[in-house]
Amino acid sequence: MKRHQITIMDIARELQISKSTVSRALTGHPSVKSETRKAVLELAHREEYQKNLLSLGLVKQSSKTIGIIVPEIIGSYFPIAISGAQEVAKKEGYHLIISYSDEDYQMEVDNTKIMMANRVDGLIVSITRQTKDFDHFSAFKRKGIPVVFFNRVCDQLDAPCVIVDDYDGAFKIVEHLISSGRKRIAHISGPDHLLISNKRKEGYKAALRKYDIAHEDELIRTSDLTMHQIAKILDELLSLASPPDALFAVNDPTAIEVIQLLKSKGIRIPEDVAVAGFSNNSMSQYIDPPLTTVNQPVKKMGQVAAEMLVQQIRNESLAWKPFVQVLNTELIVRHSG
Amino acid sequence: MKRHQITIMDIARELQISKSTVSRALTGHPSVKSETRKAVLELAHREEYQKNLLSLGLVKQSSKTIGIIVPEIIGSYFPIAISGAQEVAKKEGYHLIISYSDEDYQMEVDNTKIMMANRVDGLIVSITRQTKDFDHFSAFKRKGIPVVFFNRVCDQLDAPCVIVDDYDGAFKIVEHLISSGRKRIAHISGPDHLLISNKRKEGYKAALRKYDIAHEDELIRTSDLTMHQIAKILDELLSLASPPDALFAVNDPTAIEVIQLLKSKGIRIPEDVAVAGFSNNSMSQYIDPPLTTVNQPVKKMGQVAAEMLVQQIRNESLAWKPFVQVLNTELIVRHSG
DNA sequence: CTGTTAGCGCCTTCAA
DNA sequence: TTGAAGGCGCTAACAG
Repeated sequence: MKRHQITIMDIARELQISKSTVSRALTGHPSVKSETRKAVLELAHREEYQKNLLSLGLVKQSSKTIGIIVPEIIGSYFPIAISGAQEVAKKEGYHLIISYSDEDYQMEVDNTKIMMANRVDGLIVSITRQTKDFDHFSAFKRKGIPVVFFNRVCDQLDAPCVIVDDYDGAFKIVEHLISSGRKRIAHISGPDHLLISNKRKEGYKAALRKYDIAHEDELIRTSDLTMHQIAKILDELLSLASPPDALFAVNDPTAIEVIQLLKSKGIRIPEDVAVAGFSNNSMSQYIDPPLTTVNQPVKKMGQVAAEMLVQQIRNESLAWKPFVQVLNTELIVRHSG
Repeated sequence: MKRHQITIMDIARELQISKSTVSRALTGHPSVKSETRKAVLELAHREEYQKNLLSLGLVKQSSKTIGIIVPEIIGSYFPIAISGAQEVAKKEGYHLIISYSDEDYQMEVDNTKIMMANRVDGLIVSITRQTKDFDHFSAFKRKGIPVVFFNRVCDQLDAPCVIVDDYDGAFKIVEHLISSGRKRIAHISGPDHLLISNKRKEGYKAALRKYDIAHEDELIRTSDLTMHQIAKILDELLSLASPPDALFAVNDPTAIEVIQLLKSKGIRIPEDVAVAGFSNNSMSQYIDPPLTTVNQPVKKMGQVAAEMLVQQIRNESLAWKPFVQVLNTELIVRHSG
């Protein structure tokens, strides 16, 4: 059974011509007698010849592959971003190696190594929540391999990246809550070392400031976003002397978790407490009540990241030149707040 | 800036020893003087040496890579299956190249070609809804490259595959509807050429039969599962002389769509019409009312598929031997039915 | 314990 | 229009 894959050599032998001629015919080089070319192409097709991309990569010193590393592959965010990246990668003649780190720092490091070992021409990355050390990425810089970060980016490396305006998105949603009459707006924030958590928190504070509402520390809670912690934080918030009348969570899954918990306690949304999230997950429109949130142009982010990367691959003087692409968010008002 | 990646040759030159010795030290071969080995390892580490997997694959005739092709990457099903496959692939020393066909036949064909060109050691596949011709897969068979299908499998190829017991799952959920007093249970089925649609439809019919309920053709509707068609079918069903009091949809997204439509018409669920789905998507528990459905061991499917594939890669006599792994489903009763 | 040689499949000079 | 030779980075076989 076990048969080998056909090679150029095989075709050459079969047709009694030199390997170079076969190669030329296959790569569409003009200087090949047309009948020779026809014979080669015909045989290649019949035998289902497939160029060996491994050896091609070896000799061309370019695998025509771009790697993408995401912290998670479940949920509605990253798959969509990936599909955006996939789209442009394909159009530009690259294919994607997708890998995910499962929010685990060590796995992220391993993944970068694998990508490097596979000689990807470039890398698109969204880091894990754990990642605080970026040496595995600077290794790419040292070797001149371009990397583009998106969504979760690292500030210490000033690499090219594409992000949404988290500050502005948070500002808009808090402003909305205020304008619908909320006075005590609590905020559940993400880990402090994540840029996007901070940006959103800043946007939140800025909105309060604009409307002369003093921000109170007891209403701002930092969380690792585990269900357990969210429940704990929510309980603390509710048992405050003067509990919040609105709650802005750093992302939709957290907001959804909050809604479930609130409902189970018999607290009405949005009458008693308004709830808002961030990122417009696919679930958000189906939950009851539908979640007010901020929409991100997720697919676009993937596309832009891939476009930037391809540019850098083609023109190495662009690689690792700090360049931040900021995309806009859009407020989506539903019934939860 | 642009610096080359370090090679074995480089460190051989640097250390004034032969390439083979370096190679041996790097691959942990015993017969290397320990101080030589130390020197090599130390230098390799310092210079961030990464074996070139392209050339390794070339010489070993195995890329240590397994490809996975799924019809879509958005939604909760495939990402979870992928994570399962990823897990065991990694454990077994393989890495995954993930690609998705976006439910497009031609893209699936292209993807298989790319996989083959990249010399994957094996392939895990779930086909698109469009796929009716399987020659791009038999090409793998001809070349002796193992393929394992999962979820959406092809019956014409009798290849190894892992599926859930769709028949039994549908049977269980319809039986549940009957035992809760429903008499006229409609079914929205998927495309007829998809095995899983048929299996579920058969399970549905069998359950009716068991309880001596005649199945009526007007209650069974085949659909391409576009939102538009679902709405149309639902309208027809509702305007029947004697409309259904329960509706079993071939999958959760369809059931969720139905719930939204029903609610918008002011029809109460489950009082007026019970709704049930299949596959327990992540949204299903959040929708109002929470969806009664059948849970599939999705992650397990990914794991099992990968395990079967690795086995076949290791022992080529197993490759393409028809072997069907059937996993069990679990009834999940929520409020919708 | 170490070095030499050959070759994986392909492309790219250079020469005919 | 074609062929021969060399090399991409690595391992394997065969000597020392």
